[in-house]
Amino acid sequence: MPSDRSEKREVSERILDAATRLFAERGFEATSLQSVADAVGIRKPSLLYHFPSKDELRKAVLDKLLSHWNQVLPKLLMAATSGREQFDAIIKETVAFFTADRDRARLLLREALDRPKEMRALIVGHVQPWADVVSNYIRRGREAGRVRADVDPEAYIVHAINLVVSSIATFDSIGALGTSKDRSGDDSDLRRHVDELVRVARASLFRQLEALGIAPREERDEAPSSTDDANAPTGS
Amino acid sequence: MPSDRSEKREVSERILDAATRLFAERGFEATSLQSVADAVGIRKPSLLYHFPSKDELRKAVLDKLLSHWNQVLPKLLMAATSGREQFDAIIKETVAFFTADRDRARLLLREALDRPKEMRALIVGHVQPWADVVSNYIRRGREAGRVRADVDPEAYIVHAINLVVSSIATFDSIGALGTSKDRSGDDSDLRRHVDELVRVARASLFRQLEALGIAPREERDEAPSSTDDANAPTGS
DNA sequence: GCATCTACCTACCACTTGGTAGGCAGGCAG
DNA sequence: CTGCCTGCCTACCAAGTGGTAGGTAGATGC
Repeated sequence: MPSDRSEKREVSERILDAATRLFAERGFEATSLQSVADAVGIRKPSLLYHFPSKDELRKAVLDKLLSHWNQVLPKLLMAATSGREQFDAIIKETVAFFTADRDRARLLLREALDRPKEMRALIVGHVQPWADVVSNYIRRGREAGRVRADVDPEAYIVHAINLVVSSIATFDSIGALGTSKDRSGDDSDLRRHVDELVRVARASLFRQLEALGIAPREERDEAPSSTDDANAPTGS
Repeated sequence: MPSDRSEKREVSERILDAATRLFAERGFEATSLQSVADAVGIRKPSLLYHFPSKDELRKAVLDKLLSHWNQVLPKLLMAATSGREQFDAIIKETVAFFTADRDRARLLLREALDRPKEMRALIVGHVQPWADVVSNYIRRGREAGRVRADVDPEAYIVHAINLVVSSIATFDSIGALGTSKDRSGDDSDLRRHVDELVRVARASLFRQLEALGIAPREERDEAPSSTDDANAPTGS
């Protein structure tokens, strides 16, 4: 067995990692402190020495995940260029964050189901400010004709987040539909899954102008907002 | 729906209802047989008389949900007209099914997280045949120019299902972003949420042709040929 | 009358749960 | 050396878990 689990690392860290994995896999209620202690290789009271209660352990796990996320997020928003590239950067980094460790997605989704009120508060605190930035960006894009006129910015963001988190979290189960049977590549299935996910998020936000080679003028969706030909989409 | 809490209704039915609600709300592991029995108003052994074990109760709850769904689904696919209307009918009915009782969405999502293998098997059995029909429809639409060229039909369906189920299941938590603070209307928030959800599903599938005043290559598309209908999903 | 079946009950079981009490080895400061 | 703190341990606890044993009131069938 993996006894060289790097005992150098602080025990608390190893507890957090094991708890994260088990909570994500089986859920909080279905995970006993005993099983976490076993995974770490210590006795249960030793675990409770580091985290005074099971609920404190849960909060610590969640905290670590959110702080990790909050560490990577601001960079994205600041490094944003403009137009679609900003969007691509954000969504691709988000997808990368959750695909790198799908337990993150599972954990968040479970929390959202188990403790909606608490999660709501956490989201309002952690994600709302960032979401406001993005929704302003969407509104500007809409005025400029880059973004579809019928997009509801706030609601769109909710669905985009949900799309990423949930589809990654449930890939093992719901993703069964999209997989090819013969193909051994679990990885290629996931890539295909994620590619389509990004496509859906993009396509439902932006207009299809380049694809049709049509400039954003006479449009039924929105009154031709004066002279906004300036910001032409980047040819690609 | 008659909220017949009286003793007239079969006890088994009342157990199933209570269990559905509690499993969806707190999760399977976090729900004790005692709490289900309390909700129904009977003793625990009486509950175990109707369902021989907790796991059998879970299966019965899941079965009832899926059979209900399988009862409404074939009608949709058969009553399909053509083009976008078929899509609209399917997605709107699906959304209606899950918004009518959000516990349905929560329950399915929880099962997907808790028992991915089992859920995968259930999906392959119950949803795969139907999904094949839809993906053929998407392929035809793509050839006809109605559907965007870059859609991955199988993967799209997965995301569409996921989008509906997950966003409805997590509305109370993740949906916090999209809600207006002053507005008391939980209902109008949900409607706005759902409207955008349908929009995302549509917009990421179809091309924007009408909006631009361009007619798609007129091509006759029809419901699945009657010979292929044999593989339609059947009840459990 | 009498046996049987259904639907429910009380009383109990073995086991697991989160959590506590208290002890013990070792590092380290005075 | 003593005294104290950290980190981990064994031993234990009350409460709750899923589940069983066995009994009983009432309806049904012969």
